[in-house]
Amino acid sequence: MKILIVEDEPKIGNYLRQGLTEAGFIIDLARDGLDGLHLALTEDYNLAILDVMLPGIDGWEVLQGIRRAGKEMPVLFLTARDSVDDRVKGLELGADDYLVKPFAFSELLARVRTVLRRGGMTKEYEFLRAADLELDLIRHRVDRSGQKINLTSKEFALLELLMRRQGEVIPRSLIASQVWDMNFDSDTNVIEVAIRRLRAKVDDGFEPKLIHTIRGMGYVLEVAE
Amino acid sequence: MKILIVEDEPKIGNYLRQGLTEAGFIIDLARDGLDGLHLALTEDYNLAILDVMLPGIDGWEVLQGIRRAGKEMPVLFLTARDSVDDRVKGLELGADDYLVKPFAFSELLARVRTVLRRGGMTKEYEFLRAADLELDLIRHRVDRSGQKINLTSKEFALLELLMRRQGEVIPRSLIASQVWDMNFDSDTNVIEVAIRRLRAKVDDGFEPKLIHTIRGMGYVLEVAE
DNA sequence: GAGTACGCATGAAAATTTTGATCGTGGAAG
DNA sequence: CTTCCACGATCAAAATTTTCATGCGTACTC
Repeated sequence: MKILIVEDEPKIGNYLRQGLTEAGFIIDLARDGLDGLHLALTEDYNLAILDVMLPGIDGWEVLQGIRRAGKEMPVLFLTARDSVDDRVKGLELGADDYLVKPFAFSELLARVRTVLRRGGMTKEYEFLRAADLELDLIRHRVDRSGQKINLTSKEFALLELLMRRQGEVIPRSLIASQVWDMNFDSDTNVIEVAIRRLRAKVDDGFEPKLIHTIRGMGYVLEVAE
Repeated sequence: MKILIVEDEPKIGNYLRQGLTEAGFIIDLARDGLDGLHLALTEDYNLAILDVMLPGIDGWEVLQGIRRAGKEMPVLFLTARDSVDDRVKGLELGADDYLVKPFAFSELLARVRTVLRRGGMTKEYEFLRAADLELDLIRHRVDRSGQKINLTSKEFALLELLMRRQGEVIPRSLIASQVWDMNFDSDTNVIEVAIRRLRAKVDDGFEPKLIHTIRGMGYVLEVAE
């Protein structure tokens, strides 16, 4: 599997190259948009990872150049912290996924693998919904009945887990491993507290209640029957 | 590679089995000490993972039984949160490493691989030292000139990184990826702040200073020449 | 049917981590 | 030798997460 990385910051570029090489990919690294586009058009890649901010021509232009030349390889964007619009724009221009800096390397690897597996079939432009609750995975934004809800990262991760598997009872052990990356430790109640905070933001003052406790098992998110 | 897990809590047991199976190991899982010991003596394993707290006979007794029977396989202990003495006892009885619950699965996997690679040659009973600073990796405890220093987990992780590679300049990008599991993001100064806090605890009021800034590069921990 | 134990809920305090603003300083440029 | 600037240092405040003590309700026991 051959991957093209276009990234001007040497630190990030080298880091990505090293990590992905270790993961068994063949990497070409371009330091600016022009080089990147040139490589993209002359070589064959299974995936391109483009930084949006590049000297010379930016990531979008590279993407457009690639598409204009009829190249169909999937493209993954790296965008800066808060530039939500960049992400949307990127996806509209035909990127397949995006990643917000700073990101965990494991996260990048997961995305890379997903995109490669799909072979560029589905875009990662996703919403999750339950009743009047809507979770925007791209903007990392949540609202209920049109009201914006601010969640911290742990809260978001927890809600995302519950939403992705709506109607299923999520055991506490799964929550612990997914959201905290740790095994269950009986003498802490972080999960309960986190659920409490989440309920306060997501369920308090709204109907129907969405987060339900299943005694001895875990939690479910569903519109109760 | 065949691994024996002896763990009574079904959640943890299943979680471990699943995770390690996915990582390509063959797993046998025993639910109590007697079963575990029996399996350990009748089958051949490359590694045993023992919970200390077990119904019937506990982890230590299982270990002793294994050693008495002349089995040399490496043993990794799972111990409860604060029972430091358990860890020390385990290592003294001939365990090869230990892991404190709750732990990240990635952590377990790393330890498993290390222990298997070493093939039970070296015990993980480690201290790191620099001048009069001593870092006890087992007890997760630090002192300087005999005075106990309390570090938070991030602080500890940062100091451990610097200590493990004493004298080397650790680039910020490496710190970011090791301690925060994230790529470098130029508009945050978490690293500087963390270094500050660490210095306040480890260097302020002591001589010689151990943590040095290398402009444009990163940080080194060393006894200055 | 009362007693009781367990699992979860809750609120508040404590601990930790991150952000944001401002200050200092070494080293390059002139 | 000065000036300037980028890089870090530092401090305080804000945000987030964890801990701890206590309360409540359900289900099980007798």
